[in-house]
Amino acid sequence: MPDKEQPTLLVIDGHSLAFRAFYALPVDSFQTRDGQHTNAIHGFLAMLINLLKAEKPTHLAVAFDISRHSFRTREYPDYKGTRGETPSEFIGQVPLLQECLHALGITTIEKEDFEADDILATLARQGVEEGFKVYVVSGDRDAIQLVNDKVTLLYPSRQGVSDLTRYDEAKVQERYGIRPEQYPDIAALVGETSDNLPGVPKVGEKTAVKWLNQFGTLDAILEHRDEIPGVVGNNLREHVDNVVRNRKLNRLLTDVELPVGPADLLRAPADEQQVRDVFARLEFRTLLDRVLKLEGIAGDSEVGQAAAAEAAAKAENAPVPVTLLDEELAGWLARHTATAAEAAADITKAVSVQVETIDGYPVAVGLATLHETIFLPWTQGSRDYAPFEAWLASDTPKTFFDAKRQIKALRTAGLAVSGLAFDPVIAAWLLKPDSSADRSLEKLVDRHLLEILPKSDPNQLVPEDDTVVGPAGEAWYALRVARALTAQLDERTLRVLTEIELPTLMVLAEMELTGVTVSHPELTALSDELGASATAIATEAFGIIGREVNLGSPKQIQEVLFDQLDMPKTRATKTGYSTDAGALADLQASNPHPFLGLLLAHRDATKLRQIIESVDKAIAGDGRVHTTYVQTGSSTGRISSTDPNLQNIPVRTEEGRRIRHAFRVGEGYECLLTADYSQIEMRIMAHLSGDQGLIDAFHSGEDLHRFVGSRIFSVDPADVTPNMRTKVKAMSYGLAYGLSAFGLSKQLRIETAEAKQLMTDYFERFGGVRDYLRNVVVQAKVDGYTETIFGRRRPFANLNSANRVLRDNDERAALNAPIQGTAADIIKIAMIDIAADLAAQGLASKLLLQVHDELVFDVAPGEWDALAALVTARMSTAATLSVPLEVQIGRGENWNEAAH
DNA sequence: GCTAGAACGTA
DNA sequence: CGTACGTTCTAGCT
Repeated sequence: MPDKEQPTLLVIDGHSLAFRAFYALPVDSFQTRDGQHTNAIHGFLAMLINLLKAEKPTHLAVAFDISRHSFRTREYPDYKGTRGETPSEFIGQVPLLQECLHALGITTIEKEDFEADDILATLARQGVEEGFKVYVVSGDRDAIQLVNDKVTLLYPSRQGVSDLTRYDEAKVQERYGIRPEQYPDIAALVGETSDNLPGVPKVGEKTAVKWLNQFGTLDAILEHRDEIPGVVGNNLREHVDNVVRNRKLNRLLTDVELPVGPADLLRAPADEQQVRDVFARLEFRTLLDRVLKLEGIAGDSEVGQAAAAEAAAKAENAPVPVTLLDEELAGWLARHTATAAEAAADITKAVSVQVETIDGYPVAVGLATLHETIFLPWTQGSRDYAPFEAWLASDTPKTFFDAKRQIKALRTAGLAVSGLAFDPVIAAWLLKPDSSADRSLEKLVDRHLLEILPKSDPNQLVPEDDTVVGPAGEAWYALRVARALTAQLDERTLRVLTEIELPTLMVLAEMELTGVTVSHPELTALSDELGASATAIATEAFGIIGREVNLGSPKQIQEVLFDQLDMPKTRATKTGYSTDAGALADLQASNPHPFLGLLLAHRDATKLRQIIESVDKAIAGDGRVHTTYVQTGSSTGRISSTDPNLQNIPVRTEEGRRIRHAFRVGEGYECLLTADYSQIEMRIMAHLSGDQGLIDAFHSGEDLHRFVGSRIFSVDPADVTPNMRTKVKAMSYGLAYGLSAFGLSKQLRIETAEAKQLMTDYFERFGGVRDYLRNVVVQAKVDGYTETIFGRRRPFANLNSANRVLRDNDERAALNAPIQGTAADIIKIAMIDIAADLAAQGLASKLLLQVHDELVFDVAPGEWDALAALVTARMSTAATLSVPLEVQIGRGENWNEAAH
């Protein structure tokens, strides 16, 4: 209930929050039948409802900018000048949002010549004076200056709209190390790119805070600017004008004349009919019920029974979990056995399972349908879990959030899982394949349900007295996230999910549990040897330069090379000049010096040692290394490997291959088998481009680069020199990466003109490849995404960007995505087929590793012939292309020998 | 203890 | 000024 003692005023920057919502929610998923986009409105209203529930303000207003022009642009015409065109899908949503707000009885305020934040600042000041507790909601950091003991800023997190961080004085102090009113001083020094307000070069938050704490105020800093040493001091002296201007512009006005004051903003009841009208037009069925419920009006049949149920479920917390054991559990499970087809049509027909684990071992299980949640304590051995075990192992459809982790935990406890029908994490990744995105349940609940997963975090909006959900509640949220995601999946993406990703997930779980045998003594010996070698190299290098430096510090190396030895400057990096292997090789060519060779040798030795150590540390009690494959770890469809990364074990140098020697056949197995695709990406390019020359190359039986070289240089294949072959090879591989003539010349150490000529000659002979690559980009610009031959999509945001760097980057990535992604699809299909064959034929051999185009197996005694045949067959038929998929098989006692 | 940047291993 | 990754180290901050 509203606090009668102290009224609460909530003021919102409508424009900035709607804009955040616009980017947080997929624009395509929020459209009315007649094509009106509604994502910004929907996101804003969902956030508003959460806010009203959580903060229960007595007074409320939403401020808007009238235009992009204000007194600030008059004073500084370039203010916010870097901002691009406002997306057309956004513009039309603002008036509709205002209409919604008016229907809800909420006052909106705008004032010519001022920005929304000035209105907020004015209302906040007045509110405090009139005894209100004030909440300011803004996505503009400048609003931090408004915070004091009566004013709290709610600031949206990077992703999502509903997730607001609460900035009170203490939080500002904690985050920035300053008092709120000092924030504009910091911002003035640092500058604000998005407002086109450059600050002092090289001065970031840290430096600005340091100065401020040193001198007390911005004025004092400027007064004492002559005492500040170093580059930053110079920069400050040269850019005082910027600072003064920034400080002037970022001061929010607290005395704007407004038509209303805080007291006029008392929350008025919504006009139910108006709300119904506008929400109906915007097709907000579930939001309508949430709003009506908030207003104390019951939802009714007008919104339809299904939507009402959905809305009820949305508005409610998770059903209270029921603890079931033994017969009760068996009975419940017996009632929850939908068919796979039913779950495919409606994922909420599947049961959502959430295994809570500690150290990878299950401690409790939560089960959920839309209307029930079950809690199942897991205590090994003391209960009869047979019905649960049978249910898990049956084909009854289930959805797991981050299924691989859970399935592994269950397997560790002796439970097999089948019937995997969905995983929201994988689905979310397929829809938005960013390798680094946060796909925690919390994030997905925010993003796809526009709700906040209850948890006890003081920085969240939801008060601490809200229930913290356990595995049963998480299963319930996960099920509803699953439903939201299925609505967004197009048919092809859904097929990638069910036919490639989910089966692959099961295979990966098995591979991780199996692990690969690695010899600890061998690694230790190698590590010691390399350590001794590194020490000797370092000693010699120190002798040459006459002092000891940290050879692992690029900064210190720069001092040695460019100050002490006076070598010519290399390629510039953000922090100085490059000392990478390429740069050192260039220096070695122009300014031969023994230190350079020693440095490179030292880098080699220490790098190998790092890798050895990381693998060695990971050897488990069973003598095997169990990596974790991250199925959502790339944007193209590839799998990544962590902890340790077994996909970057050295192979190119002799020393490196000694590490592979330590990866050996497991105890009880006969040998290792490696199988790798030969030139799979070039073959895919031949297929996708339909270039007859390249297709012929793969049918000719001739070495690819020799064949291509003979065409380009117009000589017999037998007369292609090693030099010619090297060039052709670099060119071929570079093609799929969007290589430029400059890059090619750099790599081959030839003139740019020669590289250009090479490319011209190449495309002359293989024009289909050029046309294809060009078309991929054109098509991606039209569609906004690329697609593999199996339908895996990768969206691109910047293909039409005015920013050339961003655009070129996306163009190269778009060029590569279908090729790398199709290769990833193919090997995944092969893995699935191989695993199925192994099971069907009752073979005991095990798939251990996947390294993008290579698979490694432990071969059980007597199974070599069967396995080699099966693997070759499955890999070469995983896709039908216009060129054959060639597979090379190797056998050995260790990974290195098996590679031949 | 955290983060950014540089460097470098793989396909 | 070549795609996709993960790890480790330093340096500079706390």
